[in-house]
Amino acid sequence: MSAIKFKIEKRLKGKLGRAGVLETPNGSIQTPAFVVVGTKATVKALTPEQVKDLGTQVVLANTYHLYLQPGDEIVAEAGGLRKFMNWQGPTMTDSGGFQVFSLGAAYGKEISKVVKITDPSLMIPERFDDSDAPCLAKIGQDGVSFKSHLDGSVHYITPEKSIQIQHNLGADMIFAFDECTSPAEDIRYQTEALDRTHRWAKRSLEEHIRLNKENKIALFGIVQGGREEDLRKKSAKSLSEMEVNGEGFDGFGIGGSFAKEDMSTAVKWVNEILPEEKPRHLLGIGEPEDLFMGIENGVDLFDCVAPTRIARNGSLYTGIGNINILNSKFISDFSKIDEDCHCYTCQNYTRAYLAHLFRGKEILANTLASIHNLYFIVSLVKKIRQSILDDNFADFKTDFLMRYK
RNA sequence: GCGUAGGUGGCAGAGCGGUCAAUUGCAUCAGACUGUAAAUCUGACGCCCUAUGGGCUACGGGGGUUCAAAUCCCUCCCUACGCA
Repeated sequence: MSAIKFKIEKRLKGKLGRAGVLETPNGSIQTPAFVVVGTKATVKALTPEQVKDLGTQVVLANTYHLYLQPGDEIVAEAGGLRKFMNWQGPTMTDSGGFQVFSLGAAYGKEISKVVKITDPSLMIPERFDDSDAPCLAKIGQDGVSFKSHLDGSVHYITPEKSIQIQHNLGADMIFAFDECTSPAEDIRYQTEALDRTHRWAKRSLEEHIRLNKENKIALFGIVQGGREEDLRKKSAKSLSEMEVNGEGFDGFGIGGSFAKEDMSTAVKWVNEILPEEKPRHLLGIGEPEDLFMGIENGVDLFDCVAPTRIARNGSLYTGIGNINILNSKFISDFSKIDEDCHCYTCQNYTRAYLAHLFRGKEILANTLASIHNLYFIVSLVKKIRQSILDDNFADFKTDFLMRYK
């Protein structure tokens, strides 16, 4: 018996895509949906009311960050993540698995969630010994030791610990503790890491079942396997079949660092295997073209820091491509950011005003830009969903991408 | 008028004989950002060119010393403070 219920309403003909509804203990989510990232129990620069008003259905916070600050016990004492941050709708938490990567293998390097395949530093044929390379996360026998980026203190996070923290945070949907690998790793390491992630998934599931007496929380397992077809498929299969006391995962995350070119095939490999009746979350992906790609290939949920992060840096989505509002040409441009946008920012402010706020380093710049970018992405996913329901996904995709590119 | 301290690239402010077209910060101009170490990071920033090199003009104006001056000397102009 799962804490969530997922119902598919319509499928995309000849593809893996689908539109559905995901019911959680704290509200339902129309899928596909974009999950807004609020790592430290706040969507940066926005109040929960603003987050809600721009159309957000669900928010994702982070285990590692909240464990370090203010501490998961504080959040539990506050009554859980929802109460603590005053978010009325459904919530998710990531397990800290991404920090194994971002603070470990990717620390101080030009490697990120999506990498450019042309980067020669990533074309390392075999794993070289960089165990002395400075980083804040080291993988140990049965967990990961993190050196806090806040105060240098060392914390050992095991799958059990991650699940315990997540239960304290109390989101509706949580993730198994995994290892997001660097695409620079060779197949030997990817295989080893995948085995580890699977062992950790099992332990996450065991701990989750032990703690989930009230059945209020759903656990998602995370598929890894780098860019290797065999590993991806193996991962999807073993997570699908993984059970503890007759209970399996309530949904699945698709993790990893991708080259743009590899992403769609990897997602497809995985989603052809994962059980249809359970939701799939493509972790950390969310540029417009990726959303079409993911949805078409059977993804139900996305989360991504891009809309808010690039917003804070002055990049704004428009139907005909992104603009950098700091460019001098916008200083006296009194048009809307995007003529076709119905967000609060576009209804009330001009490019010139945003340009002024950014140049003046005014706090409101971040707020208005974040509202716009999130609205743009959240609405885009909603429109894609509608296009599935209306049987015109392909046309909508072509039209959108032609203008956007 | 006298005394003192100063006048350096858009601004602030280093440099005080060669390695200086000039540290650094800001501003400016671009770029990057995909489970947030991120209101962050990177690059450019006198002019010109056959451009990982070369040429020209530059540290208030003018003159000088020196192989060599933003740096030393003289003089003029200007600014701030103090005293008349």
